[in-house]
Amino acid sequence: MTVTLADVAARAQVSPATVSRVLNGNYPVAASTRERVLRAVDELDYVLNGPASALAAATSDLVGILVNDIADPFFGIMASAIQSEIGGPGGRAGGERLAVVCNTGGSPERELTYLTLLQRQRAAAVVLTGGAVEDAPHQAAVAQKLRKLTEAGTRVVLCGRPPAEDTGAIALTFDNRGGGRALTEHLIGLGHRRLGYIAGPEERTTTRHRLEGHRAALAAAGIEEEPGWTVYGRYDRRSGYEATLELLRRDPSLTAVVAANDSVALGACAALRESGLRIPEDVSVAGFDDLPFSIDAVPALTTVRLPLAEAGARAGRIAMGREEPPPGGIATVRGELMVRGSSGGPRD
Amino acid sequence: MTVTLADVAARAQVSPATVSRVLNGNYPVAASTRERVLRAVDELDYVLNGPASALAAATSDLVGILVNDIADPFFGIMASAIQSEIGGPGGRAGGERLAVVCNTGGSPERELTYLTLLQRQRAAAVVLTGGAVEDAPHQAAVAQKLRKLTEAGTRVVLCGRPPAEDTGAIALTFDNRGGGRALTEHLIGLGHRRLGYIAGPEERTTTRHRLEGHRAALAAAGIEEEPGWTVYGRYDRRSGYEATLELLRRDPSLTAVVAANDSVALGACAALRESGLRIPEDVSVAGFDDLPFSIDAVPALTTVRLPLAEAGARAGRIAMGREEPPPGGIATVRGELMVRGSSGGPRD
DNA sequence: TCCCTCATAGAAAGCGCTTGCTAAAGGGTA
DNA sequence: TACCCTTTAGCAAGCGCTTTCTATGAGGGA
Repeated sequence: MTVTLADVAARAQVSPATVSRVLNGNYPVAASTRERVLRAVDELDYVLNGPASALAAATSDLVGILVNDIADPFFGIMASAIQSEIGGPGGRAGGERLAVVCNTGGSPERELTYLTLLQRQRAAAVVLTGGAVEDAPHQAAVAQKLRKLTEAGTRVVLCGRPPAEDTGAIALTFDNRGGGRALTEHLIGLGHRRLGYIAGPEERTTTRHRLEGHRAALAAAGIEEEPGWTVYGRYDRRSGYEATLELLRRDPSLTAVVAANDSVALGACAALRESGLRIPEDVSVAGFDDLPFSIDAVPALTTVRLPLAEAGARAGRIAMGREEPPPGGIATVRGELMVRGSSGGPRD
Repeated sequence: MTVTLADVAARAQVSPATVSRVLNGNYPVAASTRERVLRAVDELDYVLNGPASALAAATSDLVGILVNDIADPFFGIMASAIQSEIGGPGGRAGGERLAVVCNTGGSPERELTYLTLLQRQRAAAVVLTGGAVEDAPHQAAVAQKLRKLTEAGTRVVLCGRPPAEDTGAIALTFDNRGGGRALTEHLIGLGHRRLGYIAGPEERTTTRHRLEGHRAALAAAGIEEEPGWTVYGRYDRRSGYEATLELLRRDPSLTAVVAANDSVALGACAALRESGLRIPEDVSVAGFDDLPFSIDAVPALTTVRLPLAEAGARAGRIAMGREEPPPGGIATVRGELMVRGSSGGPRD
């Protein structure tokens, strides 16, 4: 039916072993022989049987990239950078690596499922992006799975995710705490004393770290956070919209709203505007991530730029063994404060 | 080293064949035996060897989703919908299917490479999204590859992409022509007679179809398009920004700018605003796709909503054989005109 | 001239799973 | 009791590749 190695071998009048070696390029083959084999491959339009190859070699060309939400450019940008470092020539069998992204939808169960599936496929490497869920049993389950993977020779890299102890995984963490702190310090520097905070889902590490940074800035400035100044939500626009209305209801005297990320900030802007408040004259707004669209907001969003593409590219290279892992297997990637039109001095 | 089927069989005191059957659930096994086997699987923490399984069964649990740009929510939204229909239980070997997305970056070569890689992996199905490139040799190469895939039993579905003749692929096409026409008709209905158009990359079918719709509307209204009213660019914000400045230079009397998509429209808005023009009082702007952020533009964008998630979900179900393919293997999905603040009557 | 080395190619033994076929048991019927 | 189904399980032959080990031939040094 389909063309096999043996067919190619027969046509090129060599043994299957030789064809395999030509394809893999990991063994000396005379130039004339190689040419004959390649011609046969071409003429027969031969396509390697991946599963067979992976079975025999006990490893595959697959590399998995896990993301929380593929529809969110935050992950898209990272995934794109990772994939472009990982894909391309360099796989076994004269081929390319198959870099694929898997969408967990933020669900711990699906995350674990994908990990198992990739393990089953004998993936060469796995890159996990996005904050982890702070659920002890799940954390443990993931950690165990990661350990299994690294033990089996799969390289595991965490990108924008806290380190996983004792798993052999390399971690590139974002300094969410520092970024959150810088943002709030900037607002305090402008004179704000009454700041609302719209957090992400309570169980995510990213949420907690950004909030901790915010609170550290408040504490450092001697500002006591009033109850009700923090609302938890999701990382999307709608959540920002609703949370802002709630914040306004709880305390109309707030002069600034800090959002968990840019989408949330955009929702906040919409809610403020509908409530008849001007940005930044009446209320300042700040986001996080600096996704492409945040510069198009009117006014443009003050936010923290995370080097998503750079971090992703680095993670990809590490996963491929093309870059030394950071010392200790852990590196922290810092963000950069981007001050734009959405933040200004408080009213009065 | 790693646990194999045979180990499980030994532990459960049955033959490997029985274990395989329990796992695949495609052959009668006594309840007591099944239970014993499952217990052994659990105790040994057995993970099926995917490649071995795929080799023996001549098919895998892999399903590929090709996208042009994973960082663009247009594709992210579709991919997410496709993946959530495809992933989940239903694979062979008591497992889940591995739905993965591959980022071609819009490059025809990478598209072909991914197709080959998926073919090599003996993927169960492939879904291609996004407009095709109108390059004859490449079209032919892709068509041939798709034919090979369908002949080998891989289901191929095109989502938001023109049909590929004689390839056995099912196509769910977006009515870009109709959407483009509706949009321009709306603007003409408001009184506009001088409309600029910012197109996408010239070689993409999507670009051509949207532009054709625009021109059909002009023609129907008896408006003769002046040279210089159309600028080609890319599907991103920056391109929209630059193209708009160019349009303004060429003809400052334009009263409306129609953009190839929402990102481009946002760039156009920025350029207009920087040029001191108000939207929509001085110039109306329209986008395409209705991505989530387009409602946050100020003013909110008039655009054509494409049912990305619905189409993606349907494509996913068809790829899984859970929904009948449309008659003739081709279906057209229409968009819906969303009139919002960015369009209004012309100045004067 | 002989032997040894180096370069290249082949033989064959798996890799871990699936599945067609066969076998064994249990139960109903004549 | 003999016979034949039906149900359940095992045997064993691959699936198409990789890779170790072995074989062969051509040079080159002694």
